[in-house]
Amino acid sequence: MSRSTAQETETGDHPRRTPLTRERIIEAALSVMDREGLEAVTMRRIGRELGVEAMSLYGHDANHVTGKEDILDGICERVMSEFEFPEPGRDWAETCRRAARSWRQLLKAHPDVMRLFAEERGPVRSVESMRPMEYALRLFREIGMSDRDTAQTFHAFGGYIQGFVIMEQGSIAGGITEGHLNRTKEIATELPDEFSALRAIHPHWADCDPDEEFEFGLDLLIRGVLERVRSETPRT
Amino acid sequence: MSRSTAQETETGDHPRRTPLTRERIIEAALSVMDREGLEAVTMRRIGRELGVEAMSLYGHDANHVTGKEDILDGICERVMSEFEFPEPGRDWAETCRRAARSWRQLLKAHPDVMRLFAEERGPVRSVESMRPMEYALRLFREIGMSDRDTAQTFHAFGGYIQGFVIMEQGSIAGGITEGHLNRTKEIATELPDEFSALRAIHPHWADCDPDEEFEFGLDLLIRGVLERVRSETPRT
DNA sequence: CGGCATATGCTTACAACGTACGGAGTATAT
DNA sequence: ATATACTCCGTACGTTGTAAGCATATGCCG
Repeated sequence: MSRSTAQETETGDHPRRTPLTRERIIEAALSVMDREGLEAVTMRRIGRELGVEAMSLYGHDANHVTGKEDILDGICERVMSEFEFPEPGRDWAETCRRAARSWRQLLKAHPDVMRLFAEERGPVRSVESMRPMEYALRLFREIGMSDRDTAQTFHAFGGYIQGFVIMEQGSIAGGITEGHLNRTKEIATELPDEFSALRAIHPHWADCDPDEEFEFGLDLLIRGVLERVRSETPRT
Repeated sequence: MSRSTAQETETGDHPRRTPLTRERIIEAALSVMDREGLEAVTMRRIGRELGVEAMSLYGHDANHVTGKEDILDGICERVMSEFEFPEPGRDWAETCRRAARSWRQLLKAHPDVMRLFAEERGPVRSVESMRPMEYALRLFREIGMSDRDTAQTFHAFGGYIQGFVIMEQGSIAGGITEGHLNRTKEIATELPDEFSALRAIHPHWADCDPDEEFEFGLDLLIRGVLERVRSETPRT
């Protein structure tokens, strides 16, 4: 007797559950990562999330994953697909800023994805993941940059944004995490005199808005780009 | 009968070995990481490196480590201590570039340290590790920036450099690793028409010198900084 | 010299991890 | 009815970090 095809775990013999899907697996994994951190993402934990044993996740068809690596790759791709494309406005700099914010927002929404990116699995793995890249490249070309400069500028912006987010949430070299801030504060107050600059600047890290900091660096880059474009196309 | 106090493993009963040191442990761990990658850094592997069992590394005194976390923190600190401070020259921009290159060099010399940084353990953990920070802050103040702008500029540069290195060696969003380049090349050639920009720009990633790319972004930032300083101190 | 106290390293053991392998249950095709 | 395929689970192995306890070597006291 088949009970109602419920998708919840039933105690019956072999209750029909909604079958596994690669998408569902990766969704569950991402959910676990966002809520409990990257180290909580284990095969057993993902299985539990889906009401299934760890080994049920394996399989070489399109409805399963080939292993944990595959899941982590899938998470990266899945996250990339969330990128929101700002529609181009008339102010180039503002569009550029919006795109940068969008990318940062993405990285912040799934804090641990940067750690995955820092390993091996770049977004350059599926065609779909390249769409944001294409968008950004077009943006830079739009103001008359050469292909070569476009390529370089793309890396400059990409580097900045990703690096900033790492510092922001990670703690790198003057990061602005709470824990580190406190630790830094402790240290800062009882710092040898040779660290006068650090001591003077420290308060500005304490109460500064990360968004504001992000905009600042972004502004530096945009200023640099515009100045460069201007200087390379002398208007006779 | 005590044999010669050799530091190599002897087959005798309890050959006197050079005793363990926190420094030696971390040195060994770093060495393993540089040669075989972060995932090879296990307690057993480190022990083997020192001719010792894994558990011999543990201990709460200053000659041992409290666990793996401690080792990883130690690696970060150890790497930070390698930073080379360029002596200030008369050209500010050049000094700035040299410092940036120095920092990038450091990250490139120990490729996996970025992944450690991306976790929790920032360099802000020991006083010694803050010296490069102090150096950079002074550099920015030197050209007349306010404390607030100095703080923000520091994060902008730090973010850029670290982000760039991640992209450079990691593969992020158009990274320039060989593996990814090939994969990208495959994809790039048979890319839908909607990716025209990507297809046009791709060759420039293929044969571009990473050093050159780094300098490009660095130049953008420095241009931005100088322009900003200029615009904020109008010379009446 | 003997007798500790301390430091140092080894042995064993355990829980948690990724996953290879084999098998059970159900659905679909013939 | 029989065969085939698909989905999922149970068990087991090797590897990880590390807690606990033991063995040995060294330094200090008399």
